Amino acid sequence: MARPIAFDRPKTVNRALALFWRKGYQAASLADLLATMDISRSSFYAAFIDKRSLFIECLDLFSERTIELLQHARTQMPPVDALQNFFEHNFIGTGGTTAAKGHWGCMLVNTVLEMAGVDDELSSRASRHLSIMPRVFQEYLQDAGAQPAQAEELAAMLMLMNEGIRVSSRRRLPDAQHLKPIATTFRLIRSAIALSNCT
Amino acid sequence: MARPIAFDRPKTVNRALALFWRKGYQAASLADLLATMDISRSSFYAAFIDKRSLFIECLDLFSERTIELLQHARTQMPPVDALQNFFEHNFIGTGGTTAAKGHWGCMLVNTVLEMAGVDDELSSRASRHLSIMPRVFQEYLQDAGAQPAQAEELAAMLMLMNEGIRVSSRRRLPDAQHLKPIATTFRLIRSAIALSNCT
DNA sequence: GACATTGTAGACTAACTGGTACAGAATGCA
DNA sequence: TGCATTCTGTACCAGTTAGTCTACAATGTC
Repeated sequence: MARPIAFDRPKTVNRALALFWRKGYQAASLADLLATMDISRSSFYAAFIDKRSLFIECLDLFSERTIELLQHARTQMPPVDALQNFFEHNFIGTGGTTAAKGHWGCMLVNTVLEMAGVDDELSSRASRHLSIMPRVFQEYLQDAGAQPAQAEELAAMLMLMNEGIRVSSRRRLPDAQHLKPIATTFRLIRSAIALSNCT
Repeated sequence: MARPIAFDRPKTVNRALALFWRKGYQAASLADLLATMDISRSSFYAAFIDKRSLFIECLDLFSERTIELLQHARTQMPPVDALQNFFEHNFIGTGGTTAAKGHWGCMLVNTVLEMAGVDDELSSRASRHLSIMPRVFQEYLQDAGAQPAQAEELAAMLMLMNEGIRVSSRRRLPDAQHLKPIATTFRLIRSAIALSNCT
């Protein structure tokens, strides 16, 4: 049998990331992972130490990409639009997999819930990654003219919204049920900022 | 050895509910369950058929109690206060266990995320239970003077907030980080209702 | 062609999974 | 006391879990 070329690590990690994102840590069995990543057991352990280590690598990667996505939007449009865009188009690419349509929610949120009370180290690692986001939200809101105190307040609220959307997007509801409340929220936010600036 | 009296079913189910709520479906092993419920293997299977059936029973029970909690608040205070109270004190009793301090989030939300892509029947059952809530929210908002269309819109937004809070409450953040954005949200909601009524 | 390096296939293990079977203990009724 | 019923403790099962080990195949260098 022709020996496969030494596998492409980033590509393989991306596949694992997609599986963990979709099924969670526990339900992604080693057999699942090996099939999805298309490598052998021995290559797996040689390259990634063990399942948990690989998961952590994927988690960190996911976080990094999510922040990048948020920052990328900022370069393309005004700050509040960038935020709304981030809420409305919540999926990140996983290097070719077309399946990531937002129906998998956010891997960080998924992990916080799945691992809380099971593996607190994983849960709090995901939580720590999440903590970056409201800081970015606040920055954008200030760019949009909100005072620091108000921006902080609204950012915290937006963060709860964000977490809620990631839950909601796993429920396979009609798209309108996600998009409408997002629009409502941003309408309120825009008017709150406008109101506080004209008094 | 003295033979234990035939066990108290509701009490036993409550214990299982607490375990499933805290650890999720997969991580609650049969050994865990038996120890927590303090019954033998044979009694378990005789009384509950299997793990999955018991989980469904707990899920349904949790949903029922959550709705009751929401409705109870409504009998004690004005509608919007009742909603805010529900968001701020999100834990339901499990018959004596003092551990339920809200740090376990909402079992329905937990289940939606954990089982999506793993056991879609369980995930969508939890999702279906969740669908009751925004209807109740809308009712209360209308009671508070919002027009039906606005009430529906705000209820959908509140539902996302609700899901977000259940995520956030599993992150062991300082209490203020939950309470402040809730206050912010309800301030916006109250002013939105007031504003639309005086024009 | 010889050889070290690098990576792979797959058998294997020990622990654990949910679930079943069965022997026997505690009870109610006669 | 004797017996049927009900319930429970535990041995057991097949299947799966994550992880290890070994024998070997493909490559580059000399």
